[in-house]
Amino acid sequence: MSLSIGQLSKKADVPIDTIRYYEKVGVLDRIQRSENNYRVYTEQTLADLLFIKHCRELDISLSDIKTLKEMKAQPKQACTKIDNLVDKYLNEVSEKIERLLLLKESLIDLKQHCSTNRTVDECGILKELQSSP
Amino acid sequence: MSLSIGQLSKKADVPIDTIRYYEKVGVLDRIQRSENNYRVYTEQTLADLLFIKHCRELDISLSDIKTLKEMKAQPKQACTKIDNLVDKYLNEVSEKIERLLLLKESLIDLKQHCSTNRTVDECGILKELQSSP
DNA sequence: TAAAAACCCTTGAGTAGCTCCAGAGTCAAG
DNA sequence: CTTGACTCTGGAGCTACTCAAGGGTTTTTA
Repeated sequence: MSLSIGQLSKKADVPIDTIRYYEKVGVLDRIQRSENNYRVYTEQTLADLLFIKHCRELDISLSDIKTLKEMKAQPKQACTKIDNLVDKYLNEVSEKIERLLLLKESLIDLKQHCSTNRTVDECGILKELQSSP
Repeated sequence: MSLSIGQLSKKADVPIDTIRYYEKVGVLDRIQRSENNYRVYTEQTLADLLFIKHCRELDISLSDIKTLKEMKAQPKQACTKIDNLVDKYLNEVSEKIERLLLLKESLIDLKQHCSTNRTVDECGILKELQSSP
């Protein structure tokens, strides 16, 4: 079973341009071409692409995905490294959440400085942004 | 009182490169130059820069900051537009937080599939990433 | 006074992860 | 035989910076 890039794109629900981009930056292996220079994929590529897609949904960077692929290629290695990578992302995500919660507070604060039917030069929001946070 | 770019940078705690960048993209006004072509700033620029800095700390995009500046220039306008802009950011931030909380769950899930002292080919994390999310 | 250190300038490239475009070739259907 | 759908490449554009090269100026120090 061989797939064209369009078919692969549909099956994986990943844009064609993105697939070509993944190949370009080396996160997806360079594969065979047909006579007319079209890319020819297999079910294996589909699996690889879905793996990448799931990683990206977890905001795992392309370079870390490459690392994961290399680890997969050396199955004798300890699982600990992968565990550490997941920990790293867990920490990052927790920090992002913290930051955003603070940000949300600030925005709510800001909103309370505004009352409608004013003109801009009376706007409390602008005044607030003007001074220190 | 006039300031060099270095002095402005220190006072506002904004990198020099960033100041020049803000000028280049038009979010900071192009200002006077001295004889030797050095940028010469005033206290007004410092205020403008701090305004930008506070906005950026709230993750307000540079193009929206431009919009805010234009609104400031037309003080007769209603404050509602600014209020809407803040609402927009509030929504975005809330959505981001939601997304990240889900992400965090997934990562914790993922972590539970791993137990140390395994080799990579037994790693539950990779298996998990391989299959559907 | 001369040299060194500390400023300042511009231009252009690099970052991440795509996304979109132009211009051209290929292929199947009507 | 032409039309439309598909594919190819290379390069630009996006955001918000950040850094480096290569050169000019000003201030400080020996």
